[in-house]
Amino acid sequence: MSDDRRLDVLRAIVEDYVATQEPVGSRSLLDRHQLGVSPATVRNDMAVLEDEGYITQPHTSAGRIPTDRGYRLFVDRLSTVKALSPAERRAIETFLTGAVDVDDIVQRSVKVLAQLTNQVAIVQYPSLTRSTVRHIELVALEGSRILLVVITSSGRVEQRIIELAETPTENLIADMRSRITRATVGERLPEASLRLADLIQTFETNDRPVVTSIVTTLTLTFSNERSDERIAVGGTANLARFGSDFDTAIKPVLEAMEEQVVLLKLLGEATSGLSVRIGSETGHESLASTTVVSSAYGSDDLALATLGTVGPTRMDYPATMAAVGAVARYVGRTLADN
Amino acid sequence: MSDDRRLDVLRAIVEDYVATQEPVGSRSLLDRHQLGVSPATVRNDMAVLEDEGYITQPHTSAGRIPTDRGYRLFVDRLSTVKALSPAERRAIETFLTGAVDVDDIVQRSVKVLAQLTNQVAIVQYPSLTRSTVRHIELVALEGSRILLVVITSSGRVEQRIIELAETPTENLIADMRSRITRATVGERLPEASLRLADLIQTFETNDRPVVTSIVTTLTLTFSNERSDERIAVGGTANLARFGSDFDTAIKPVLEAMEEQVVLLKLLGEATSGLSVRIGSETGHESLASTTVVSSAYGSDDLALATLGTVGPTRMDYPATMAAVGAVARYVGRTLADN
DNA sequence: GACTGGCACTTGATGGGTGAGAGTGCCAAG
DNA sequence: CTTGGCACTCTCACCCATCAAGTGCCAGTC
Repeated sequence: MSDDRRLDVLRAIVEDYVATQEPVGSRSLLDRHQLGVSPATVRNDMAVLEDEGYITQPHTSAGRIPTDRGYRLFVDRLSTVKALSPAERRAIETFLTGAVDVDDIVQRSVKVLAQLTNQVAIVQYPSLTRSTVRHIELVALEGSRILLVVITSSGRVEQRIIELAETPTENLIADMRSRITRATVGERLPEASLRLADLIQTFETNDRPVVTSIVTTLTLTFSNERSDERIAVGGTANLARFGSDFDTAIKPVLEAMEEQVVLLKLLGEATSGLSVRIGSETGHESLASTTVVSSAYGSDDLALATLGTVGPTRMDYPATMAAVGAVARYVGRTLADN
Repeated sequence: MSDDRRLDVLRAIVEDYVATQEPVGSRSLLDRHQLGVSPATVRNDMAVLEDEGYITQPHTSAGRIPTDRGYRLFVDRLSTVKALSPAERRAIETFLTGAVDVDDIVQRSVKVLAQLTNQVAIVQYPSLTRSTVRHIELVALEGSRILLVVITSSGRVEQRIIELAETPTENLIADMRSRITRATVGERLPEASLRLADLIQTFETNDRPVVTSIVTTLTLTFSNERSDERIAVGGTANLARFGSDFDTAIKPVLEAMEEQVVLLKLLGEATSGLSVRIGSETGHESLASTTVVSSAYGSDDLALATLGTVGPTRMDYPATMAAVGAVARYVGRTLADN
């Protein structure tokens, strides 16, 4: 019984602190929430919550603020998912439907996510490794150069220009094109790479150097880490809300935003559902007062990549989670239509 | 004579203020620079400089700070270009030579420029409109889809997939390919667009719908504003050096960084040489305490695009200008080799 | 046993007062 | 034209007293 009320108190503290950004005391808490008890009782509850590590005091005679653990409990058990307003839904929808290609979709979703949440938004480009090969093209350019084009199921088009030692015949090119197509189209990229390795042996010894050179480039393209790791970032101006201390609150985030590797780890191994990593849970000391909300997106059963927001631990969790989830759904749908 | 010394005083003020970030008074100025005169004399000079609008006082009994006008004079007449150290040169060179394609070059130069200057670096992707058409390819995909590939002299590869109403014959595709190639290869993009417009009439009436559809897409690609306007930004963590006041010093810059249109205007109509826009000269009220140093880059006679840095007006002008100039040169050279 | 009112105590924030330090402007003399 | 001297003006850091908000705890009440 009293246990229930203690949780109510914790919820109230989180909500108030998020709203006011100031430590909340027993009295001011009762001004905003009618719990039907006296300040003294609330104080007792607070003492217990502090013992259990859910809240803490900046200094002896101040109100309480939630700890990471407190936010965690709030997210897991105390918050009800806040539905987006119809206006917000419409905003996402209209904003995304205007997109002309994959890059455009990603850039637009970063923008809409940043605006919706008032936080820093990051969106990973649809991953190549999880999508399949849709089309492969070889085109002879002037000299002994060859243009290689790969189109994947996610709609991404990758191209490479290969400088060959010798100029291949038209026939050889056509031959390579059809055999490579047969071996790879429809396959996931990692599998396609495997198939390619076997392919070289099936060509005449004479042709091997050219084939090898092309297959190597193709394999590189398939396992290309650079395009696989591309990430779009937006809403950095919202960093203003993170706090006033530049060096501890803002600079670390800006630095992280420039390090793709860090960003990818942050977006991380989000499963199908929504992932929330609060403060120390991010695994980065410098992001101690930062929360990452992320979600995988994709079509139906296939997770393509991840998107999310980075904000202060003191954020509006229900709203942020709703926004991230909604954008992930819409992006997945839009990509599928594409 | 005394006019010369007054300029020396101004130079000393700029240098000291840039180094210490604090208003510089007559005494502390003489501690660092031996001008061979007394503080009182310096004070008189300062009074004159202030009358002429080159320096100003934050408050009555404080030292002087350079005004935008003061910096301008310093840049125009008082600063000697600081040569980069051999180590810095090597850094640029090794960093850029590892690049594999145009996108990579741009991303690397942003990084190197940001590190070199400790400021925010921005690099515009090589412009399509100023480069020429090098190769055009049409490839039939499954169904009635066609892959269109354009390669420009700057090394950029653009591709579009076109969904046609009807499936064109192999012959028609080959025909279109050769005629389009003849009409456009070697031309600047705007001229190529003009040539295309005339081309449609030369095809059979039956083929017109297909041809029109392809030519339209091609024209769109040529005048594509999106890829034309792409910009890479880096070193935002260096914003820490801009000042302590987030709202007036940092937020405006972050906001500008997200608005491509603003960025492009800032990089602006830099001619072949180095352009320095100080404070109000940027034309943006919110960037009043910000200086943009930019330079066009390109191969030989052809300016391809612009790059530069954004920093506080209180910056080390000689070093920044040297770095921007050097990176621009190296990038131009690297692109030309490509 | 749980809740409440009351009370003493702690602590950061606020505002006025003061002295030191840095700097200026100006004047009269060299 | 330059210089030394001097009176004057600010800001900044510091101290101190006061205030408001909040806590913890205890004794009393339902």
